[in-house]
Amino acid sequence: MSLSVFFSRNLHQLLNNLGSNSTIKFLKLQYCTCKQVHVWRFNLQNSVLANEARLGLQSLVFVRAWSNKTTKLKSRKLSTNRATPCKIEKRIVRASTINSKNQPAFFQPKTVNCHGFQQSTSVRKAIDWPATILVFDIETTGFSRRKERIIEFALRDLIGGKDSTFETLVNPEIPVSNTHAHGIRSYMVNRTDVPTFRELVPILLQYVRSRRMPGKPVLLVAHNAEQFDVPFITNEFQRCSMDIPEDWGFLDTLPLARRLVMPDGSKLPSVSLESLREHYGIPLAGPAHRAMPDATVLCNVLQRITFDLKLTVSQLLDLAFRPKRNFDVPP
DNA sequence: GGCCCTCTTTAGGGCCTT
Repeated sequence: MSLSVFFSRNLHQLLNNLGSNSTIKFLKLQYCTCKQVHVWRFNLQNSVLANEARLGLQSLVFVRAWSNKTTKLKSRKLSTNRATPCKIEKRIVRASTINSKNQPAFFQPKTVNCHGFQQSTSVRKAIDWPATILVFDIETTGFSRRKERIIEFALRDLIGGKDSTFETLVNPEIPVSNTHAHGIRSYMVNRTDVPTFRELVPILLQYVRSRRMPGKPVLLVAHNAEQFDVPFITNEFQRCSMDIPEDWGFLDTLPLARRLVMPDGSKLPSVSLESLREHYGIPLAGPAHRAMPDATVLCNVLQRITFDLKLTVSQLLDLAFRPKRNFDVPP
């Protein structure tokens, strides 16, 4: 395989593709000092979300801000015209765009797309990968996949471009006892206006469909995915009596990281995401142990690992696994 | 919970995820 062919089939060209601008602007805001999640409440009294009692007559947009600059937050009141359930669902989560090279969306003026996730192919036309690669991360109430629940979910399309990120808090319906790990407090998620995973599922499925290249599978990548993230997601889907789509495959970067060797031939002393970030000199993308910053770091780590191991996208697909069904999922 | 490593395999400790 020639060098040019090899590079056309792997991930090393990605950094040049993270630059297009979002055009759909609904909620525009700038950065503030606090590290908490800010919530905008939109009055949708005329909505017709008949069977979504939890959402009731209102919906939320969750926006995270981590800058040190003091700025004002602005929101524009939603139209009170009748809205379809579909449109309301899209206001719950945030889809945003990477605005400049190596610049996470967190540090950019925010835009929230509430008009639906449109299929974006302009960037993809330049990259003929055999799969859509989505890097993701979750935050949970603890380590036990059986007892604990997801409280935050973030996705980042490796190709970048319009609406290439997706993130939301999730109502776990149980107390959050590990705030020390991620900074997410119980009152931030255990509220009727934060979507449960059941409410999130249709939105998530729609978002992934919007990023999927026709006829090609979706590869979802996470660090320690096989033992942690994927079992959590599988259990949440099972609680909803739903199956993970057949065209979703998962890739775990942890065993890949264990293959890496130092210049002296020794293996890396640690293969945690933080250690890999430091190993490759990747800058922090926000507070560690929050879903989107960790997903952003993993995007960079994945590219470095595939370069070091000389792995093509096709080879990554060969390493993908399907989630195992858990027959002992508590309600 | 499962994988990896070693002072191992008739085992146990550390890592990795929050």
